[in-house]
Amino acid sequence: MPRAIQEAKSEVSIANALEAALKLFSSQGFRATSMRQIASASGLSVGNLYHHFTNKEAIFQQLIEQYWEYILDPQLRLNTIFSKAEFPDDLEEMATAIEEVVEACAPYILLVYVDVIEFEGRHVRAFYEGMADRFEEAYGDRFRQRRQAGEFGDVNPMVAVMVATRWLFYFFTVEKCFGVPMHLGMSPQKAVSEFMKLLRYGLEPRSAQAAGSPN
Amino acid sequence: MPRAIQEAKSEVSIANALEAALKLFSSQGFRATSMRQIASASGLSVGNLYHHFTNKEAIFQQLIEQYWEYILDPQLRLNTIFSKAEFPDDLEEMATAIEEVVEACAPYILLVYVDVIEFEGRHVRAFYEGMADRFEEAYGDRFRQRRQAGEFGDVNPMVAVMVATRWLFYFFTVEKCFGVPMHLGMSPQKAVSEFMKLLRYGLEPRSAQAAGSPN
DNA sequence: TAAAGCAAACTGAACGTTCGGTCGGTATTC
DNA sequence: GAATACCGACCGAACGTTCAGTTTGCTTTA
Repeated sequence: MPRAIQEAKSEVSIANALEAALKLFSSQGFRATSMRQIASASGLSVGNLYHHFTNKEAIFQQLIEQYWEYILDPQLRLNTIFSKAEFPDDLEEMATAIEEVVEACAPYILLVYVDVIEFEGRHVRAFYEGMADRFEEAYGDRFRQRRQAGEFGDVNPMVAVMVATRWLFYFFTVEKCFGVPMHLGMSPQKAVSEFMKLLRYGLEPRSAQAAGSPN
Repeated sequence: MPRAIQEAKSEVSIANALEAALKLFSSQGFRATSMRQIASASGLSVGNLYHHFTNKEAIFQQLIEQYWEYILDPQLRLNTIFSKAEFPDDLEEMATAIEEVVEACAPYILLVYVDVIEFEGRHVRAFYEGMADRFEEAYGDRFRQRRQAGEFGDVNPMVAVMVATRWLFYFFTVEKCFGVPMHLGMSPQKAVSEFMKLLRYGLEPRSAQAAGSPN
């Protein structure tokens, strides 16, 4: 067997282990998941697991890094939306892109909560601390331009884009990861579209000539 | 010792155990916390712990019930605000009342996440499933009246009050429980006041005669 | 081409420790 | 003396981790 294939073989083992560990950590927590569970779920032996990973926490660490890479990938649809900086015109696209991410990453998102509880957020702290800066980088200049052009009212668009993003993440996380669908008492589509209307027009009623037909 | 005092004595033991368990569960998770840790942190013996609680999960269960009682107490300031149904005029009061609750309940809130991870949300599901109904009960009639009186624009005020409440809870939870202060890149006061402005006026600029002075 | 060599992949029994939970017993109070 | 509060030694099971040893498959040597 050529060397490349042998390498591929062990990479498959590692991938299997990570996949099994993700499923177990996200549904039971870190401490509640044993190396034997990971081993038998991934078809590896306990010894082999320790051949590929220095210890249990190293597996957890690698999973967090996988998530980080996925979420910061410039190719990710959500990131292409951010980079265009067309907020809030692209709110609908943002919402479906975030739903997509939450759907695709559901177990990884739960891992974040596992980290907060069992490791005091040690593995994810940096990610959240850097969030505001990443938004500043994506939107800062454009927003300052557009604000000078009178495009926004009193409202700070930077806060708005962060609120919108985090709210949508939170909403879909509760719906899809926490197992509480319809927690606002309506379908996700309805909830999201009402949320976007709220973001755009606000609660204070507008004068007659404002956009949008009353219903 | 009179009966009342003896009862009080064992109640103190139970309270100590619950307090210690809360601290441990919320900072390490359920499985990662041992009965011996709870025992030594509360000054009880392992045997005594099992005298007062049938098993470890029963301790967890009681803590969740404590939280539930606290949060649904009609005397709680946040609930007096809800019962007045003056949203969104009382947004500022709501924000500080929610900050108060999060501050007071920080460990209990983390317990919710522990439950989601380690018990599939078994102990808290009912609470979140009933949330929309509780808002309907508090705000339904008043909002329908006020809407007919033209007090709201296109925006659904029921969605707005739930978004506002959940957002503020989420925001303060990340700030105070997850250990990521200033995660929106600004002080909590600034973030909350910008959020409220966003809720009230929306992103779309208003015509000249609209309330609020431009800055 | 066949044998020898070798490093990586892999195995599973075993280690010391800790776990949740039990139980026989003592101290205290009525 | 009955009942409650409490203690801590104890149980079997499971834990994370180790390790001596086997298998595998490519490379080097003859």
